[in-house]
Amino acid sequence: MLPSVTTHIGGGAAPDPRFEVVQRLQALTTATLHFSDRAAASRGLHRSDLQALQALMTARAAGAGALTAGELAQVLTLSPSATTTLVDRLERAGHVERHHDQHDRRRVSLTMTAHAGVEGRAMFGPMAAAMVELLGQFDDAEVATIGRFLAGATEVVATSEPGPPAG
Amino acid sequence: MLPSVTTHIGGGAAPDPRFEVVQRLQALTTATLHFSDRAAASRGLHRSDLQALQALMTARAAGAGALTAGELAQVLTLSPSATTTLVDRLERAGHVERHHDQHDRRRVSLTMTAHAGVEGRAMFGPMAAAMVELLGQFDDAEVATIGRFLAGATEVVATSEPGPPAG
DNA sequence: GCAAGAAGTTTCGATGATCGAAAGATTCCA
DNA sequence: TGGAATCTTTCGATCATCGAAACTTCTTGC
Repeated sequence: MLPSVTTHIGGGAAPDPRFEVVQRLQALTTATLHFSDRAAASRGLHRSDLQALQALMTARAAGAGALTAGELAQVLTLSPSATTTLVDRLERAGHVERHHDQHDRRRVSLTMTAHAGVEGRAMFGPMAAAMVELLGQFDDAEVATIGRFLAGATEVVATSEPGPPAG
Repeated sequence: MLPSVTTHIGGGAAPDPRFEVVQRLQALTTATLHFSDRAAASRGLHRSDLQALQALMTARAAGAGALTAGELAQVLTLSPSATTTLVDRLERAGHVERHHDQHDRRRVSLTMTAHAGVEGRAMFGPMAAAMVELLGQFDDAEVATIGRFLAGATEVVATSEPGPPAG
């Protein structure tokens, strides 16, 4: 969902290579969105469910431990009630378990099941492997450059705000 | 929604730089998703609406002319009926216009309004500019490398299929 | 030409994800 | 100990999406 094209509609000249990169980024984003839709559909899940599982995986991988329902709601920018329903779905599907937090029993901490981990690897592993293989075509310095760019791009996207309505 | 983390949960050793790139890609995707949600929300639109407008912009920029309702449905992997509703929304908001195709009057071709173009630039222009600025920190060879990687990554994502259900 | 089928879009009824408000449960503080 | 604050869930409503059927227009075969 990157913009790119929006910025020079109708202006068809001078192919600025830096601008082309922005366009490629948009294409990648679109392709990724479609992939995740396919992955979700192959399991009868929704996009939000996949996002939730990813958030839980990321939190675990980061050593942050389990997320609470409220934290998950914040990450997904979803209302508390919608989050409850989402967790219900995932729990029913055997992907997550609810545990009442020991220290604060109002909180419900969410943990992925082993089953979810297996499914996650099955869904995304092949593509991740293909991506690593692609990166094998780049030498170490190039990989470093790519990594530096991706880090910067993430920063840009995370901190950019859409302009005000032109209305 | 890129996988990355899924592939080596629990294995905390050897930081393969190529694997780290896959993780960064995931982070970028997540950030992008959030950005587009913010952009949509700032206009009272849905994610699908933004996807639709992007598809129309891309088609126009590619010189492919206007999309038909059916083509849009295909691009968005949306049912025909859902697409009708979506186009209704966009038309009501003044973002698109329906025109009956001259050569095949069953077809409804969709064109963006000037208003939609202005809004699109307002939403995404600032971020695209920041992205081009970021790329200014890279020399021409590095930009070429980044472009080559993004093209390859898009190919990988577009052609990868999620593995079969594990369970 | 004309009728039968195909293609593109819309309408209709139903499902379900999401929301806001209020309730329930638990903790914190005075 | 009582009241406010925090976290989650329940409840009722809204709306995006879907599948099936209807409608319009084009194409094909006779």
